[in-house]
Parts: sequence; C-alpha cells; structure tokens
Amino acid sequence: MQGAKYLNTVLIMEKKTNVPKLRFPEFEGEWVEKKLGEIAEINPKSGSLPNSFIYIDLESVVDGQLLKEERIELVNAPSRAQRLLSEGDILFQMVRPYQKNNLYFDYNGEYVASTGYAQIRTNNNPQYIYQYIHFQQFTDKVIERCTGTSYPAINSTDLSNIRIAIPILPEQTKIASFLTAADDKLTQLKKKKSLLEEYKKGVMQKIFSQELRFKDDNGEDFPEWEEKSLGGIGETFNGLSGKTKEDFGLGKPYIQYKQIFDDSKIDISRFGFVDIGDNENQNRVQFGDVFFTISSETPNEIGTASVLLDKVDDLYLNSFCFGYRASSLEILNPYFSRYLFRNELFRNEIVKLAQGSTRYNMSKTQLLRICVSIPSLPEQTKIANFLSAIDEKINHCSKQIERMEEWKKGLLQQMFC
DNA sequence: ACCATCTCGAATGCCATTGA
DNA sequence: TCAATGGCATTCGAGATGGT
Repeated sequence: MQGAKYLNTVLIMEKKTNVPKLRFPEFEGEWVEKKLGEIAEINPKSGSLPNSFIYIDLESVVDGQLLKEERIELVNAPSRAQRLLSEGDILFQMVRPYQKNNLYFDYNGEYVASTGYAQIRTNNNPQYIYQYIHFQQFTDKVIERCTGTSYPAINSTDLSNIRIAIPILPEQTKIASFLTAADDKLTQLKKKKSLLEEYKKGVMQKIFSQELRFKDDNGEDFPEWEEKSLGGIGETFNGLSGKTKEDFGLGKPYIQYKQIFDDSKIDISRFGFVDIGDNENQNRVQFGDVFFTISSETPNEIGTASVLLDKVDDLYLNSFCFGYRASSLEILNPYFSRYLFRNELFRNEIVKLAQGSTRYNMSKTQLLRICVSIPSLPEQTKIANFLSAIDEKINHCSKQIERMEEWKKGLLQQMFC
C-alpha cells in the first residue's frame, strides 16, 4: 500500500509536464498538483442541525441528480446524520465509490448527507472539482486506496491525500462550464427519453382500451375486435429441461430470463449458451414466438412477455420461462403481440394468476384461459407500426445518450491530467 | 462525540428438486 | 413430463458497532 503510493508519486514527478492533451487555446503553462485536502475542506464542521431537514442517502442520488427529497425530523434522523450542506459542496461517494453516485450540490435549504458521502468544500471552482472526481485516473486512485472486500470504502484521510492537477481559476471555470453544459445537454436528452416513454405508455393504454381507434387506408373503420382465448389461437411449450450447471456456458444459444424480462423484443446479442446432445428432445423457438416468465418474487412482475422478432437458427429457451406460439402469424402479428402482451390491461389479467406466498408462480393452463380482444390483421399492423415508430424514437434517444456519454468520457480523459 | 467499518436482512437472478 | 416451489450465490444499503 505504502509502496504503491510512493511509486505513484515518483511516476508523477518524472512526467514533469503537467499539461492536458486537450486545452482551450487561450491558456498556457503547467498545471499544479495539489492534494485534495490542500485545496478543499473535507467534511467541514457545521453548527447544530435544524429541527427538520432533507436527508440525502445513497439512494436519493441517481445519475448526478437528486431525485428523492424527503424531509425528516431531527428526532427521527439516522445517527449518521451530521452536517448541513451548503451550495457548491460536492458529495463524493466513499462507500463503494465505483458506483460514482456523486452529487454537485446547488440547492437552497436545509440538507444533510449520509456519512457514506464525503462532503467536499473548496475555494477553487467547485464544478471543476466535481468534474475531476469523475476523471478515470482519479477513480483509479480512489479504488486503489479502498479497504475491505465485502465493503470497499475509502476513508476521508486517504481521500484528502489524493493529488489532483489544477490550472488557474479562469481555466478551471472555462473547463467546468464546458463540461457542465455537456452534462446539462445529457440531462435534457434523458428527460426527452422519459417523456417519450410516458407518452408511449399513455397511448398504449388508449389503444388497447379501444378509446383510440385507427382507420384503414381508405378512411373507413376497421372491423370490431374479436374476443379470443389464448388457448384458442395458440399453444404453449416449455423451455429447456433436465439441464445441470455443467451444461451451460458452451454450445447452442438459448434465451435467458433477463432477455425476456428486460425488453418486449428479444435482444439477440445477449444469448446464453447451453450444451445440447444430438438426440435430445428439447423445444426450439422460432420467429414470432412469445415468451413469458413463470416465476417471480413480486406478483407484479409475473408473466412478463417478450417476442422474438428475428430469425435465429437452433435457438432454445431457459427453463424458467415458457413459450407461446400462435397457430398462425396471420391471426396474431408478432410485431403486434409485442405490445399486446405488455399493455396494462393484459398485465392486470396476468397479475391475477400469480400464486404463492414467498414466491409467485403462474400456470400455463391459466394463461391459456385468458381472453384478449384482437383486432383484424390490418389494424394489428397499423398499431404495431405506430407503436414501433415511438419505440424507434426512444431508441434513437438512447443511442444519442450513449454516444454523448462516451464522448464526454473521452473528453474527461483529454481535458484533465 | 464523531466517524469508519461490520453485520445482516432484503432483493435479485439463477438453477434444482419434488410430487403428481 | 410438467407445474410448482425451494434453495443458493451475490449484491446492496441501512442501522449497529466499536475505536479514537
């Protein structure tokens, strides 16, 4: 440990030129290296706590945003509630710091942070420091100094000894506002995405309750929807059976539980692999099949459905889910069933099937008894196209977010040293 | 009194086993 | 063979604990 620290210092001293790769042109000269403790106060003392305040624990912060604001009374406060925050403080997650659940605090009012956080207060540009704590080299130094395996954490002394490179204040400010603007843009994109998701949810509800109906290409009404039992228009089949631990890892692809749970469409880049002998009698799945999760620990999550919308040869299904195959894709368009089996009305029906106390299960026979209203094939296609278009917008948003996050990560690498 | 670290139950996702 | 449920490994955070 001591040796690692020493080595680190030597390397930095040998590097000499403390200058980032990417820099605003109006600035020159070397940056200086300081211990975090030299340029900031960590866990500064505050007076006694007020009678009530908002307590920030690790759960309250998601993605650099404070999402939960719950006011609590001092008498009910956790014993770890200690210091009052003030604007410009930086909350740095010391417990399992790789989660990077950090917060730039710019709120007015009475807030107190859990001691899982280090409260960093600086006279330098606080937003610069906030950006710097997300710099990979900084994270590496933190993780290196963490102790404990089941409970990795850095203490505030070790944290204050970490050296960081800082330019003069105007350059700090310039970098900080540039990176903060990028963060703001990201936040906006994320907001846009969640609005789209909300819209999709609302519009799906209207479509499946038939409050909102489409017209055909000639402007005429589509035929009435027909009530059908799932058993009447298709059948179920099981996933893999008789497999042991040793059979997994290599071999043929199979659809994993989480691929079904996570998305209404199977993500074909995430298959697991299982060894299947030539003479084994296992069910193969095919394009258009719908998969349901059988078992869950909360009743609301049971029977989550996903549809295979790609052609994949020789593909199997995990044993904690079952498949449903419509007797014909002319009756049930898979692009439509993707939405049908995830809409709220259908979910309400399926949740009723959950049985059990500590764990909930669903029977296939019960599922087949469920009746659903199904529109004609052309209307199914219309609905599917409409909803897919929204999904595409959401996907586009996700990709933008992903790209921007990568871009920013790259920038951090180049703009700091 | 303060704070770093431990412990433990809850949550999660996976797979195995049992009885009909 | 199938439906149903039990069990395991892992991760998490909050309160508890115990050292300074």
